[in-house]
Amino acid sequence: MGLREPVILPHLQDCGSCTIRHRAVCARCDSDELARLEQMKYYRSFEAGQTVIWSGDRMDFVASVVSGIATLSQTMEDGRRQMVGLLLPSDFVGRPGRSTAAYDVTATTDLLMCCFRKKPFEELILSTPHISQRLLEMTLDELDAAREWMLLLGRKTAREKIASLLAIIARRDVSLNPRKSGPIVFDLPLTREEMADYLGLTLETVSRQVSALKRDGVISLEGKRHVTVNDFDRLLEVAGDDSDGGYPV
Amino acid sequence: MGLREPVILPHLQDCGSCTIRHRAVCARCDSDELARLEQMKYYRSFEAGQTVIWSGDRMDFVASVVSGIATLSQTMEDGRRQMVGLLLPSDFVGRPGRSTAAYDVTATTDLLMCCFRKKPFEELILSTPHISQRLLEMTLDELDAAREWMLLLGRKTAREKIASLLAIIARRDVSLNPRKSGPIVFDLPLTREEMADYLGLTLETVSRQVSALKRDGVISLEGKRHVTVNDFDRLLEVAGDDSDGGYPV
DNA sequence: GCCCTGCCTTGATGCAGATCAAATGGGAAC
DNA sequence: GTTCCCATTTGATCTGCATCAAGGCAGGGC
Repeated sequence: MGLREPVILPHLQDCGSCTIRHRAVCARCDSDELARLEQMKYYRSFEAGQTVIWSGDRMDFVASVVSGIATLSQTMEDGRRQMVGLLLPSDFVGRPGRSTAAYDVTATTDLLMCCFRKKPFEELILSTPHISQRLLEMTLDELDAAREWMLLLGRKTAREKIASLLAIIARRDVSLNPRKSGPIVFDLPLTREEMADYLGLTLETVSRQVSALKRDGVISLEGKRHVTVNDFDRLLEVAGDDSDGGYPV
Repeated sequence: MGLREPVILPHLQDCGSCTIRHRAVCARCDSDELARLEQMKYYRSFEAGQTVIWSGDRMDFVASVVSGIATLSQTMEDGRRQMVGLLLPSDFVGRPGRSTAAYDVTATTDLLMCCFRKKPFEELILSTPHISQRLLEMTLDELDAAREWMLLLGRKTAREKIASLLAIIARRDVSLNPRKSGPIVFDLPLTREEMADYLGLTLETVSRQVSALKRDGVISLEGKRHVTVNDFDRLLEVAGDDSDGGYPV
């Protein structure tokens, strides 16, 4: 036993996930294990708006996002909805040891996922410690993100919430496409309603606060989705974040 | 290699944690590993109200709660506070691979913790796969709890929030001290202000809504802390929970 | 007994954000 | 081009909770 040479799993090479944000199932495995993982993987694609799985449905796979964006959400009987997670490329979904989905998973954009049937994946975990160590690391990151979000949902004003969301998207965008300097520019991957469901607001309030940030010169808008962050520090300030306290996703 | 006989770790026998809610670091280890864990453990106790560690402080240990209750919270510069977690006996705190605390940890009641220095614990994890598998399971539970709480913070009314909190405490109480039937009775382990910080409310609103639930006959109060849940189903209904959708802590 | 201190309740008022409603604008189909 | 469809914006009003402000009450020290 002992540690082996670090190897990038083949599905990650194929998918390009591991390089993106170092969050995928990137373990140190021997070639047998690599081969087993490789054999059990398969792809599923979804169109924007499609539901991947409903909360409570039988879920016999785990998966990582290859491209596109998916959301995790919960809905109350009367229709109130709260998004509880955003799945970006390389993010993992599904829980070893649980047979039904705990949340609605929805494709926000066109989505490609790399799936593994749950049973053999669980067996692989048992015999391959690095995978569960990697999964633990990822899950702890998600937990931090969820707790950061609890502060936002429980204590921030609408204006702060919007600024926080924009800051997160901007920060992620910068880390994906590093720029030397100048304003950060990106397209919002979410509708106003999706933003509202994420932030615990109504879509009208989201719209108003986005307009207010624009009016105040913190951001500029071209159309409804194309955002320019004129001054990132100012945005962080409005967000009420501790200086530079990075949101860990 | 392969699986070994299941063994309860000695610190868990000592602490009684593992039996309480099956959430401690209860792995299948061989006797060498048991001995190593046993050697590195030590205890720390705190009085009610004391701070265990501040967010940002160096944290060179991980720990599990033996007895008492601790809270995890985040605070904004201007003093707004949000509790992001409740640590009950057998809950684990600390993160392998991170050197500073991410949250304020505070003893709500008198508290006894069973600690392990982080460095040797991390080494043990590397060589003992069952531990990280167990930690993964626990972390996934915590993540589910955090997401459940996001729905509460983002979308529930004050009345629903209070009922949800009472339902969680009542449910935990029942699982600790199973009763044949009749009303559920317990003492609130939190002040009104702590409840408010957990629920994203003010203490005045908490007080008013508790009084309202009492007035409506959903609960009875004796003094300020001693609660009787007259009708648990009614409480769940007020909480807006899907019928019996258990909060996974 | 006294007072003091912490925790809690209750009341009055104000406001941020929800709700209800209507108008605008841009893209796709034709 | 025109029309339709939706996402979005904007306006008017309402309301749940925060805020500000007084008490009430139980426990501990003296």
